[in-house]
Amino acid sequence: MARSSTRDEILAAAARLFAAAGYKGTSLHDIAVDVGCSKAALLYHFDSKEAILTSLCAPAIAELEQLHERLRTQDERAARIEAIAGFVDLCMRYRQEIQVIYGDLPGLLQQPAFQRVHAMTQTVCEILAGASGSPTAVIAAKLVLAGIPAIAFGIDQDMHGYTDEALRAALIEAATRALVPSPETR
Amino acid sequence: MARSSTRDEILAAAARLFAAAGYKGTSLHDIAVDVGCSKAALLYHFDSKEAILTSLCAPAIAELEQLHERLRTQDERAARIEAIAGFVDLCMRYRQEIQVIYGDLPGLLQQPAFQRVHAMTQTVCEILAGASGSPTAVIAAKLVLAGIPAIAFGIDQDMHGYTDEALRAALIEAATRALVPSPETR
DNA sequence: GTCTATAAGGTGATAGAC
DNA sequence: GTCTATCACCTTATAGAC
Repeated sequence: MARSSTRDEILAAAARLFAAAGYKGTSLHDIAVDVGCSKAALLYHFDSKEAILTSLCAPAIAELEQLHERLRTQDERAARIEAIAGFVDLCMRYRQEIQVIYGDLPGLLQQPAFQRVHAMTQTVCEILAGASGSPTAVIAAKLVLAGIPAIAFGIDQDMHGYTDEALRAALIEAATRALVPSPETR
Repeated sequence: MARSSTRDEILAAAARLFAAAGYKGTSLHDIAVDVGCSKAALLYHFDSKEAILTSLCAPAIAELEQLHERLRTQDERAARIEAIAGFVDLCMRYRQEIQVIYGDLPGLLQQPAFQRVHAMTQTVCEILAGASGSPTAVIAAKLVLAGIPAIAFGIDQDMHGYTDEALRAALIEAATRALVPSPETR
């Protein structure tokens, strides 16, 4: 199952270009030049420009779906710990995809493929906010949940000098500190 | 000094549309329809589409410049406290402009008008990270500095039910918690 | 599977009348 | 100050040859 090289090259080029210039800021022409083929060739492998984007983000969304499912089956305390680490991991591993999505937020978020992302993020937010659901706890959770991918967005710009492991550990630490400690776990 | 209504209407419409659909996602035609004039009228009042964007963001950038200057003249401890509150204030007050900038990050950040923004944010980051400059402190600062505007971005989508004052207080609280306490101030 | 050529329409910006 | 008409260009997508 490793035989459609051109298709993969297109996805790789699109990921790079979308991340650098944004989805709307990258034309099929740009991708074709980068790959070294014609625009028509792109549209032979994918139905449309949007289909390229969707294929590109599918693995990241699938893994968020997995994290979401994993959290559902755990008790509150364990879910909270895994939610932080899992979300940091996810954002770091798929940082290029996050750059793509962040690069064109208003347009992309309300696309069908991304609708479940919002719902799942909401669930993770509730887990991070804890049972109390107090406004301060919810807003702290939102800060963490918005800040982590925003950091992932900036990694390639001004995050040199940090290893991925150091970054990961520091993010988990800061996120844990930021969140309101739930009463029963301290 | 209150007599160029059309110009202001254009700016207001552009702010709304850019925030909703992104800078690249909004055409001069869209703005003209919203204002109720022709594209040519827009380009009589502004040199180009980019000039509309620049005029739109100028007040927010000017105020960041003021905050930046204010922090420069304070000692470390005071600067840290004011940096948090000042940045939260700024992001909440200019949330529409932040939505615009966040809506097209890759394209807008490296525009001349926004180049100083990056430098100033870096300064604020150093203040928030504290004198130690340890990696964990820096990354915590980056989390806060990326998370607050990212929250501001989402306010109009899913932040109903919170008053601005409650949101402001909770953000300052969470940000303060997230940051690594500097050794000499605790 | 990949190409060239082309369709069909949107883009920012300009010219010149009113 | 605002308009209509137009420019030159770029966009996604399709048709049909190879």
